[in-house]
Amino acid sequence: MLNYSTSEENYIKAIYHLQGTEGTVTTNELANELRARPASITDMMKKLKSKKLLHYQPYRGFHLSPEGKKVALGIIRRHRLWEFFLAEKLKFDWTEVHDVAEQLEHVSSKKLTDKLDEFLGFPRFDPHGDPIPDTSGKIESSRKICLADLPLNKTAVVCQVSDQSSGMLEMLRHKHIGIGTRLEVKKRFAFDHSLELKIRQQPSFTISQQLARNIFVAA
Amino acid sequence: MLNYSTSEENYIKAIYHLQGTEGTVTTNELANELRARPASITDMMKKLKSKKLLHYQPYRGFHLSPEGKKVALGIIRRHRLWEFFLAEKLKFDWTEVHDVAEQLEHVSSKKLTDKLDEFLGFPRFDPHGDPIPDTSGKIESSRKICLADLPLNKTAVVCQVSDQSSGMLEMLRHKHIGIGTRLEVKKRFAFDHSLELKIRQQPSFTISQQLARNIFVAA
DNA sequence: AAAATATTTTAGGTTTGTCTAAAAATATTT
DNA sequence: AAATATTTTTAGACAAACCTAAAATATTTT
Repeated sequence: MLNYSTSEENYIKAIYHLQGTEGTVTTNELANELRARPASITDMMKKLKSKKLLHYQPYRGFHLSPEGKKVALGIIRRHRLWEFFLAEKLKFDWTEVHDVAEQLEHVSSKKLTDKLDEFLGFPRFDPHGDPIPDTSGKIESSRKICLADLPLNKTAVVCQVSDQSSGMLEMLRHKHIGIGTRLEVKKRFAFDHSLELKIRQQPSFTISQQLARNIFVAA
Repeated sequence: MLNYSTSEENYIKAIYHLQGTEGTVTTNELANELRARPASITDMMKKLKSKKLLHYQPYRGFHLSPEGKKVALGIIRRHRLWEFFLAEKLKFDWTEVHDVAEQLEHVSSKKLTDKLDEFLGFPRFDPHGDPIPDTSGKIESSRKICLADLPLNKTAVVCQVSDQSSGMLEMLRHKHIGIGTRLEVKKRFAFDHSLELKIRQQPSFTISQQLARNIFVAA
């Protein structure tokens, strides 16, 4: 496996996240994600195409090649292992591991990554509930669902929070919802689609549909 | 404390190591250390001077300012903490921690560094026996001496190996000398300045002056 | 102290990754 | 389907960090 620059890695990672299962990504989408200008995206797409990491036809968008996906999964593996390390070993709050992991993920040493994995006990999910790819790039397809879609009275565990704005995090803290919180939906109000939740023995309370749409649970 | 690029940090660190206590470093010395051309050194010296990290008069050499030294000690702190982490927690051999630490040291997050320090139990020396600066940049002046200068029959512990070429490391392995090895000098031969060493109860053996000059011990 | 040698700096060029502004291609509206 | 709007690409520039070759300065030798 060759080595790629920090910039190249950031582009690859962003495309991976944007393209989903089988989608194609556009120049503007990626420019927006990376907070760069469209012209910069085009430049980099030409380079990554020449390295055979993605398929790209001018004006037609792009998506990762199998090789590009492998590279992306390597980056994501490092990112999530470091996030786990920061939260588990260094006692960072799970809301603040992301930025540091963003830097650590670019340290390229297969031996480091694999030894870190071993040291951490081969964790399968990072502190946000996202699955960690293994050495070969295999990733667990977590059957996580959106809290908004959880059937009534079915207990589930919060495993991911997609919006990580400070407003969102403040709200979660206030409601005592975090990764790992076990809860169930007691009622759905047709009027505004808000949900009544229950956490353990505590009195139930209501959250908005907007909030529920950003919380994911493992059933 | 501002942030510096990886390149800038590498220059600062190299100057710190070359200048010793109060010396001045020349363009060629630094070019040789960093395996770069002299013209590149001059470019960077102008930049670092404009950032007030060093004193520099054209043709007269340069040395770090107090601010530059503080930056250097920060880098060295990170480098040595990561080396300790790699050896102690991830079970890297102490001969192979350097290159990976060289990458990790450039991850700039005060919180990460200080939490790592705490996690490791505030270690005072890295796996090569070099002292680790504390948060404020204070560094323990280890009273280490060269094995070539150790008085006869005085027990000491190997704490540093300055030449880390593979030839050197192979030789150390063969002679069963490593960081932490307790030994004493039984005899000095005037003819070639070779030393007769004794490790614990084992039969004594001889090493060359050249080798002894690259081994440091804490008395 | 003048000549010869060695070191250091300057001048100008390259690559990577970014940018702006203009041109080209595509998509949408009327 | 023509006009308009949007998206994407091209062209050309810039900063960082490196390079080579030539010029300037310092040091050493004779």
